[in-house]
Amino acid sequence: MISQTEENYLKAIYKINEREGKSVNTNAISAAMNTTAASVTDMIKRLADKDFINYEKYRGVTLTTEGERVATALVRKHRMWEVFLCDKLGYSWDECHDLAEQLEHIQSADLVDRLDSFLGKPKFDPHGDPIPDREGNYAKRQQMLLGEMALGDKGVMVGVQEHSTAFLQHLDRIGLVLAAKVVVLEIFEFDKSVKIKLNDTMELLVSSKVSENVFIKIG
Amino acid sequence: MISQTEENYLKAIYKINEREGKSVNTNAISAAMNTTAASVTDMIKRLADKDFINYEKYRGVTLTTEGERVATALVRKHRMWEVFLCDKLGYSWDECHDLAEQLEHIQSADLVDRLDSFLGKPKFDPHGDPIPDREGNYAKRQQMLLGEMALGDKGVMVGVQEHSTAFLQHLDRIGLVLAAKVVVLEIFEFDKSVKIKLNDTMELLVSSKVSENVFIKIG
DNA sequence: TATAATTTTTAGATTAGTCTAAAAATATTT
DNA sequence: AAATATTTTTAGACTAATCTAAAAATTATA
Repeated sequence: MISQTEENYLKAIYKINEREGKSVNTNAISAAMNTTAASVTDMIKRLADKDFINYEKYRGVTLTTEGERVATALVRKHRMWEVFLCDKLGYSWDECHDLAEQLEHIQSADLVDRLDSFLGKPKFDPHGDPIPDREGNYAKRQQMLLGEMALGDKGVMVGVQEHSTAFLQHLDRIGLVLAAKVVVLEIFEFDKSVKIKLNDTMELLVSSKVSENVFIKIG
Repeated sequence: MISQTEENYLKAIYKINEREGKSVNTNAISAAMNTTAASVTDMIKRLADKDFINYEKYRGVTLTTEGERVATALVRKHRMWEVFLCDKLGYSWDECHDLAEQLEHIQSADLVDRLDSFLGKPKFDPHGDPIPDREGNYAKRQQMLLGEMALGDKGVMVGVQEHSTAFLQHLDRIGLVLAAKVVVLEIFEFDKSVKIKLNDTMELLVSSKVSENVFIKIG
């Protein structure tokens, strides 16, 4: 058996590794989990004993094949539940995350697959994040950050890097939501802010905080 | 905050009191929770400290108003999720119970109410058990056990008293499912078995184990 | 390459939930 | 009502997950 806490650590390690692309260190995990470094050391020993991670003292950790299987299964369940909450129950994209954090821990051999069929085999969650298949595979998105686009580039808003409620509510307020059309009009090197045309109608100046956390699919 | 374990104890106490109708004793709780009497004593002290139950040493416990509110909220969530699992995801009535045991612990101010609307405000779960409203009220069913019916009585199968997977699967196998029409043809005092006419078509002899655990709505 | 700074681990506690074994209280039987 | 049986509680211990404070290892700096 694996506890909810153990699952959350594996997911955190998976996400940090996805972002940084190397062996994950203790402090990064404690920051992600909001615990102390000492708690992380205790937990990674346990996870190593259970063969979910490879661990060398002072050298950080990597997921084993089994650890990665658990982590991607959690991501699949999380994103699937988010689709359910938004599409079927009318939650907004900033509300569904916290509920999905709970629902992803429901233990069942086939609940997520039934949900998949019921929801029409969705490929992306409401934030534009891809949903892994049963084997844990998913296509990395063909996209770039708004802040990395060049002058005149056009595209469509497909997702976010930062998932905090505050950030998502801000995006709602300024109208930069999923599927919005974006053209880069001007880039201000001074503070990395970007002026864009939104949905062919209005002009909008967005801060670096926004441009560095919003994914655009070019084309 | 209340833990999942604490919630399960409150639900157990609620259900035992519903059945027995008096102050609930330690051994009954330990039997229901599959723990030892010592563990129960520890836990009821905690629950009494938190004002979920009234507790007098050696005298058993009763739920406080707040404890009853928590318990009926759990019952509401449990039965609502069962409707979702059966109606929307195609689970059978014997499969949905265990999953609902997990789902009932999801913490959310309004998830159950949104589910309620999404499912069309159901009044009963797939086993025929009534779903409490937001205030925890629900009509006791107008029904009796098959084993208590008289010769010639007619009615419709509306629920079960025993919820074990084995029992529900047995009912499926013999065709005595929710909404089946029932007429009492013969009662064998010797072993309390009952011969019934099922759905106006076939005759069926059911054991006392079945007749004493199946609810029929007369009429 | 020593020294300083940072990161990680160890040591020792704490809380929730559980257990077994024994003691205490209550209930039943003779 | 005394003896016996049953139920309940206490005492003491264990595991999972967490913490603070201090020690050890690694990395950066002078």
